[in-house]
Amino acid sequence: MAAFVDVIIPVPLQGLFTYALPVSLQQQAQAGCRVIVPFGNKRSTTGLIVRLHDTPPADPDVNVKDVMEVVDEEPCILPSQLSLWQWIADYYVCSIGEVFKAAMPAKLRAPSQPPRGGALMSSGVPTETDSPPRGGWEGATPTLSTAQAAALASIKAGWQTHPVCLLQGVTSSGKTEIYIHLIAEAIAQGKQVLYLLPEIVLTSQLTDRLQAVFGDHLGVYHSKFTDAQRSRVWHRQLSQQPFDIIVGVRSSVFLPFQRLGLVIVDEEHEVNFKQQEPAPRYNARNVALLMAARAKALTLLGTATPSFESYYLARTGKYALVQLKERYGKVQLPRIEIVDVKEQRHKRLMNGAFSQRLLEEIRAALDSHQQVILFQNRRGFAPQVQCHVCGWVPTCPRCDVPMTMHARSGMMTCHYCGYTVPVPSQCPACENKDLRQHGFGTERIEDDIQKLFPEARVVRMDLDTTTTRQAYEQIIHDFAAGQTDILVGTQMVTKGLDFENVSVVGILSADTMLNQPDFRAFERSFQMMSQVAGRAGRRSLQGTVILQTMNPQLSLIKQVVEADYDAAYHEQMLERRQFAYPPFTRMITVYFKHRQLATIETLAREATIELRQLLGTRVLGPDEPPVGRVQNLFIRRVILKLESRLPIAEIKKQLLEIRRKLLMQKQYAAAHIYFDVDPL
DNA sequence: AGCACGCCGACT
DNA sequence: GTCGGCGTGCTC
Repeated sequence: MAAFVDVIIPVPLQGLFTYALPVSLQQQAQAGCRVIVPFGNKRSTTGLIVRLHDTPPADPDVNVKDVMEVVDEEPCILPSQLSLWQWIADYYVCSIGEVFKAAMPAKLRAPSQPPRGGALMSSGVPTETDSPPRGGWEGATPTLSTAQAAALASIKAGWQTHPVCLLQGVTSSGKTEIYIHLIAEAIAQGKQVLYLLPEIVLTSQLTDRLQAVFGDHLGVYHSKFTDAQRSRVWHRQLSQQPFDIIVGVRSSVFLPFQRLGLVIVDEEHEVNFKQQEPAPRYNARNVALLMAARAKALTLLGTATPSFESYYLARTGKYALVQLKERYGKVQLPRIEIVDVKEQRHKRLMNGAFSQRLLEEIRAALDSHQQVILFQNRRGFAPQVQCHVCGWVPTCPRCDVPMTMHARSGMMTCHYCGYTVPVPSQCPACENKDLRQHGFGTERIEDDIQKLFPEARVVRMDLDTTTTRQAYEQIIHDFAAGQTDILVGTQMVTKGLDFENVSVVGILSADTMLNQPDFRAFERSFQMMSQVAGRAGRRSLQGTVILQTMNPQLSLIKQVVEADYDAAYHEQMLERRQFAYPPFTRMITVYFKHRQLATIETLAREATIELRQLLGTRVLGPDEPPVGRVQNLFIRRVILKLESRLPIAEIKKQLLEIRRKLLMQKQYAAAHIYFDVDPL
């Protein structure tokens, strides 16, 4: 009988915590069971048992406390999940407690009244009548076109030699139908399927379609679901009748899978798969790949515009590669027309953010009852306000950024921390009333286009108009149903949505994307422009894209126009190789944050010296990120570029050691230091 | 990350 | 005289 248990506690501290197991609980305790324990000043915290043993902690200073209660009769996670958590903590250099926090629905982590004998295995089994009929499902799988059938066959052939297949299918080529066939086959073989999608693409349009085929076999896991709903899916996955397919967002990689056989990552290039804040800063695509490898499951990565990393792995033989170049129903790819904004502005032909060509195309589309999408990658009305007399610019008091003016709410908002104040009526510096708005956000585009086409039904889709999932679905629904003529939006309008009747897409400014100070700006711009362009085109008619830019000479623009993914890829790979960027190296960004500017500067400098001792010239920086202060914390960062041949796991351990030593110093005790592995 | 303990300012 | 600001110290 084990006297001690090692427990995961949901805090950002390295390591596990050892508790004594009272004799009365020894019967019930198992690895994977939740426990209630005292921790720090808190009378009780929910932790999770990792192992049972008989060895008291080596450190004589630790005051071993007793487990108060074992919550579960049976483990509430599978051994495979526990080892995945450990892998994530090690790989992304965070604590396993942080992984625990991200992985489990909060309700499971904090049982409101610890249920008496309420084990998940028993309480989780549906009586949550709704157990799925085995063997068959409601709908038929869709009929595939010749091109789709060929792609399906190639994917299966690819899997003969490679467990991972990258499917590059142009927009509207009908990848979903292919997925449905693969899912059906996996289920028929008694396997479970994880179908991973970026949040924004997981609409009821899609789930309805899947539900029509798979009915009760399908579970949906969405971050906008309530905690109770997510807990229910978790329970169900542990039960004897788990869902055969989970369609879900990033965090669904944390669900229990008992017999995973297939993983589909749709829109695999999406940056949204990477969690930015808080830790664990994991990439769900990569975690899914690892899960699949461990479960000996097959993986399909699907997208029209593969991430350059994935494409590199496919081209170098790590993944099978299947390309689907034909759009479903033989719809033609859109014709892309460049507008030189600088030249047009010089000739005084720009009407605000709109060129004459774009306005002509919108007019023509409206006249023939077709729809228009306008893409502008900035929300709000104007990204900057400035006093025309003294040059004063309203900036966020907590972050080093100008605040964006939102006309609807009459507020200035910081897009980094959410700080909001009313739009000033006069300049606080010189009391002048001549405050001018610079630049165009989606609100302003919406207003201006409405003025130019008063009869058109204009709707805006951005973070501000889609605060609820319902609002988002409504906008999509109305546009799909033809109740909206012009859809104005941010990146949201570029994501995997297929609309039948869109003949014109306007990219109002390619330049905001191109000018990001980031080695991935080129890749992201290509992806975003190609994706939004792909929204144009309908059955019998070729769509038109008007691409407005101040840099029409860039090779990237030509590559977008010609839909030449390979050219963009090869050009960028030359640069990545030359400057030792991924996929030729692995990157880790180290962040330093502190309230005081002087402290952060010395800390970053001192840390860099330490890091150079370990890694030499692979250490870049320290530098100030584009936004050097957020929420009153000054930020510095250091970038590590590591060749893949280096012992990266060992280096990560030493990074933790360097952090530990720095934070031990009194002057840095209040600093935050964290790592972003494989940053996007 | 929480959370408590602890030592200095403007409120009843 | 006290509520409360956030520095700092600790968590099996």
